[in-house]
Amino acid sequence: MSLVERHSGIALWRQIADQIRVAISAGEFDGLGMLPGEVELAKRFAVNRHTVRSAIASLKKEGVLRVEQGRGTFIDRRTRLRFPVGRRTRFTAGLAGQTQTRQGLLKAHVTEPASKPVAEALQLPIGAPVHRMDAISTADAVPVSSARRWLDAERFPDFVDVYRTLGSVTATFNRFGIDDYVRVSTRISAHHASPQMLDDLQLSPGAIVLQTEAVNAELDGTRVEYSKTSFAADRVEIDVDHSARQFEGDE
Amino acid sequence: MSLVERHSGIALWRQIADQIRVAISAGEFDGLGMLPGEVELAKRFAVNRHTVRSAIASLKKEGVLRVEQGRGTFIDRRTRLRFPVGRRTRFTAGLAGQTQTRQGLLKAHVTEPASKPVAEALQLPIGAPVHRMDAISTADAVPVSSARRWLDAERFPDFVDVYRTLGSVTATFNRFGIDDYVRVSTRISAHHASPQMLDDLQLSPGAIVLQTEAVNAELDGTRVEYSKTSFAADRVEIDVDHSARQFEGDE
DNA sequence: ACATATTTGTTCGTATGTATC
DNA sequence: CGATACATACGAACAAATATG
Repeated sequence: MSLVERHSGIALWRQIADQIRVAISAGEFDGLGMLPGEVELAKRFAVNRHTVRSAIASLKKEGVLRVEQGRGTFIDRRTRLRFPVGRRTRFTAGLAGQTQTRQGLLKAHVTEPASKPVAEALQLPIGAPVHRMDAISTADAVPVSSARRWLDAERFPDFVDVYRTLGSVTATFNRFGIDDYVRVSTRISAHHASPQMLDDLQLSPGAIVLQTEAVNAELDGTRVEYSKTSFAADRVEIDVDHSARQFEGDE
Repeated sequence: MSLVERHSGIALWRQIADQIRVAISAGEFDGLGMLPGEVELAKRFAVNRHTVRSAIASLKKEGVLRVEQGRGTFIDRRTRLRFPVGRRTRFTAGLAGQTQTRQGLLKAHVTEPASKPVAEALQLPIGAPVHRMDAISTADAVPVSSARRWLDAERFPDFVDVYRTLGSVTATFNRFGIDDYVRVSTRISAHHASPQMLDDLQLSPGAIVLQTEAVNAELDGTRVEYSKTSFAADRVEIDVDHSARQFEGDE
């Protein structure tokens, strides 16, 4: 096992950048707050010093590192946002206290016939009209997630309009007579970001997205929402709450 | 937003391979069971046909695609293993029925003083002796996860020996008088694989790992195990169970 | 059996990017 | 900052296998 692999389709400088990023998030350089010198890094990865410099340059551009001439390379530690997932998860409430500013931007919405997976998740017949809403969520001016959610269009005819005035999914559900709903299932996977995601979340190629696929339902089991959310993996982690009783507050 | 980005440190053929992999797992080619022709793909990604062929070659090597001269490129659909996470998650039981053969390999084990994060998770003083066990789990001859777990060495003095004869964590806990334990917390994140992980899980550079950090405790809240598991993201997805009562069986 | 279109497989040459020394 | 080696990407042409009528 060597530290870097050639002919893998990934330039050495990028492999090294990825590894430095992992090492930082693993807390490897916590004691010093800075990286070892370029020559030492070059020795450690068994590459030329120029290659290390390319890696550092890209991390600098990403905002992970800050280089000071003659002093060294410092870590601009960016802790990950912690996004809780549980039976009573509410998006906004979950991020409360972790960020200064938070913003949701409704990018697009259409009413369309339900595809097979959407119909199954919402327990509707295939082809039934559903609202699809695409939204990007931003914390402290950095995009953190891109969500696509579907709802029964017949049951929630003007959901989008109400949502636009209230700015909250939970509040909008309340308007439609749903005072409580719970998470039925959450499926989590990780992928390389698609070009669309790279654009939406302002990532660079090779970046990772954490994807959650979730179904929310009323207490009697009636499905109300199906959503697919992609998080920028280097900005977010997911915290699963297993406690039997969960009251995390509300949005 | 273009489909592929040049000069990003990631070879075009690899970006395209990543995108084809995502498209397959999104079910984009489900109807036909095969990919469009090389020329069409080349047009779609705005690259030379050779570049598409390189991407296909790497996916072929991964076992994702199967190519037949004169006929086309077919999908060897490999659905992801679904790994359930819940209050009563047991590793082996969760994968039951999804694979033909399953194997756990204890790679290494040491007794060491607890580091700060380990001590906090197990609610022990920093520096207290803990067992650390590294194991790799394989399904149908393909490695799916690499786990590192820590336990209180004073409470479970010869845990490793017992584990080796029983081959099951749950059964070993039973021997130590613990007939039931529950998942207290699970933290999920995604990263580029470290060189160690690339080696353990037989991945190629740029690959993604889904990492879970979990704490198990007895019913009275006493911590018994802290684990950090890395899953090969392209082989596994995580399914969060939110139901209030969970009895998923036992290992 | 045959001709044709389609699809993958191979071989040139050339230009540019990456990495080392 | 060169000089060198090799990987990456493109373009064009041709070969081999398959499908169709």
